[in-house]
Formats: sequence, structure tokens, C-alpha cells
Amino acid sequence: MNSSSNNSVEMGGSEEDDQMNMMEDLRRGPWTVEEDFTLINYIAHHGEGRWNSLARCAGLKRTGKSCRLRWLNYLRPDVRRGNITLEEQLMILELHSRWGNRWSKIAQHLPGRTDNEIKNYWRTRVQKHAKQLKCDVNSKQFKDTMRYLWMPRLVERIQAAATTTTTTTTTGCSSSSTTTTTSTGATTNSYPLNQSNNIDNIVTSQLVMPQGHNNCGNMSSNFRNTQITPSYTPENSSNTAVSPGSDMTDCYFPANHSLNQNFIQQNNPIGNEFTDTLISPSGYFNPWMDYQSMIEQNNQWSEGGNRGDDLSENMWNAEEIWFLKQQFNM
DNA sequence: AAACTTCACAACCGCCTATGT
DNA sequence: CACATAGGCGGTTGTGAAGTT
Repeated sequence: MNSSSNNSVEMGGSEEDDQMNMMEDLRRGPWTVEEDFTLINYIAHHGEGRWNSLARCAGLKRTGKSCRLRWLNYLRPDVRRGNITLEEQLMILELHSRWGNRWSKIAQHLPGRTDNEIKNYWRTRVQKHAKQLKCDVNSKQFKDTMRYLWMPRLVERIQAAATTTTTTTTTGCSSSSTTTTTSTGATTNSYPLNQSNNIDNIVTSQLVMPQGHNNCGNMSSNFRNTQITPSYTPENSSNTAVSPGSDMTDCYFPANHSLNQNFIQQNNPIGNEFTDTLISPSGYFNPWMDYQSMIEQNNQWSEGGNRGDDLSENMWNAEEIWFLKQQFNM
């Protein structure tokens, strides 16, 4: 990016841009407040579309492409700014597992989020973790880690946050968590989230946890105690921030597979395919194999000492490894 | 406190496909 | 069918803020 606010384009990108560039000086780099205002004002009066002519008519010395990008990624009134919520993270992971790098398609399911923002999130957060795990982001190992560790973890964190909010509601906070009874008689908690955002309708309102699912059936009490990791607090897992702990840095093996699957099946955010992806229709998910690779990773991190990344600290502690052994009769 | 590093993100480029004329 | 334009996407860069040394 050119840092100068007065730089003009000598050579453009596409052919049409080149043609425009030859005809007039075009600015590039960061947009000024005046440019933003001009663009907003023009679109407010004339609407979007025909970006090259729009840029000319509005008196902006920018390419149409630049105007479009600025409008769609930044100036649009419905663009949602701020940290990616837990629900959005879950949605991104799920949709990416289904569609790959089709960012705009993914963005369609996250109202207010742009493809660029989602791409940036993926590249900076998700790929970073793949790098830390020393595996390719497209590798089966990493996809399994996301699908069976990270995503269930996010689900549980969402649930935990909601539970916390419910508690605070009863103590006088203004949160709007509600308790309802389903037709089957099961009492459920629905999540209070940013009600103005459609993503909540897609994901969160569907994330209705069976009450008491936290009992975790056959899970050992020791591990149950570790379910809410030390890094988790109501503060850092709010639905308006991506805390470091909301990433994969503190994910752990799902406490109870059947329980998680049941939950997901019952509360599928985006249809049955979501369940399918988690349950691994191909059947290639092998707990033992993954356990082995996790142990290897754990050893690598231990051997490598503390590299300063949080993965080495809280990915798998001895207690959790012990639990894995118990869980899979190892 | 200064220098350096890391991180998140806006913005861009180049290429491609889709759509309109 | 050919061409022009719009839009999508992967990859990359530059910058400021935050963190670290």
C-alpha cells in the first residue's frame, strides 16, 4: 500500500483501470474523510452500481474498483465492525469446511461481515494456528482439529457464556437470556446476543443447549473441572470480542462425543450438513490416531520449550491426556 | 524511553468468471 | 460471438497499534 495520501496511479491493475489511469490521475492508498463523504453522499442520492462511472460522476479520482471495495468493506451502513464473535467464528469454521475459500459466499451468511474481513480473520487467526501446529491449513489433521476440537469448543464456550449471562440475569443484570421449554419438555436456554444482527438468528438462536448437558455423562470429574479452562472468564468470552482463548489456543478434546453430537444434531445452526461435517460422514475421524498426533504435538511443544505461544501452555495438559486415555481405553 | 517485533486489517493487484450490450 | 464491465477471489503489501526487548 502506498502510504502517501496524494499518490496517484501510474500503472493500474486491470485493463479498464489502465485505460482510466491513462486518462486521468487516480488516487490510491488510504481514503480520506472527504472521499468517504463524497462516496457516501453520491451513493445515497444515486445508489450503487456502475462503479467506474460512479467514480467519475462523483468526482472521485479513484478507480471504480476502489470505490466498490471501499463502499462494500467499509462505508456500507450495514457493515458490522468490531471483533468476530464466538458465534461468527463457529459459522466461519463450519462454512469454510464446507465451501473452502469462497469468502463472499461465507460472508453472505454473516450479515454485516465482508468477505475481506472473513478472509483476514482466516489468514491471521486460523492459518496462524495451523502454522503453530506445524501442519498445513488444508491438511486432514488440521481440519480434524478444527472440526472435532475447535468447533465443539466454541459451541461449549457459547453455551458457557450464555449460562453465565443467564446467571447474571437472575442477579439483576439487564441481559435478556431466556429459559424456555421445548415441545418435548426439555428446558432449554437460548442465547442473548446482539439482537440486531441476523447472524444471531442463524446461529445463536439455534444454539439451544439441552439443560444440564454440562453434566457430561461419563466424563471424569477431573476433566469436568477443566472444561471451563482457566483462560475462560465471562469477561473474555463475551459475545463481542475474540479473546485469545476463543481461538484454538485453549481448545481441548470434546468432553463427551455423543453428547456433543446430540447437541449439534439438535441445534444445528445451518442445517443437517453441519451435523454431518462434525460427525464425519466419511468416518475417517479416528480418535486414537488423533490422540497419537496430539501427543506428538504435545511432545514437540514440550521438547521445544515455551516458544512464547500459548499453544504450548494450554493445548493439552497432563490431566487432559490422562482423560483421553480413559476415554478411549488406551 | 527507544528500538524492534508482531499483529490486525485496509487496500491493492492480477487474474478469473459472470453478465450485459 | 465479441467485447466491455462488474464482481469474486487469492495473494500480497503497507501501516499503525500493541507488545516485547
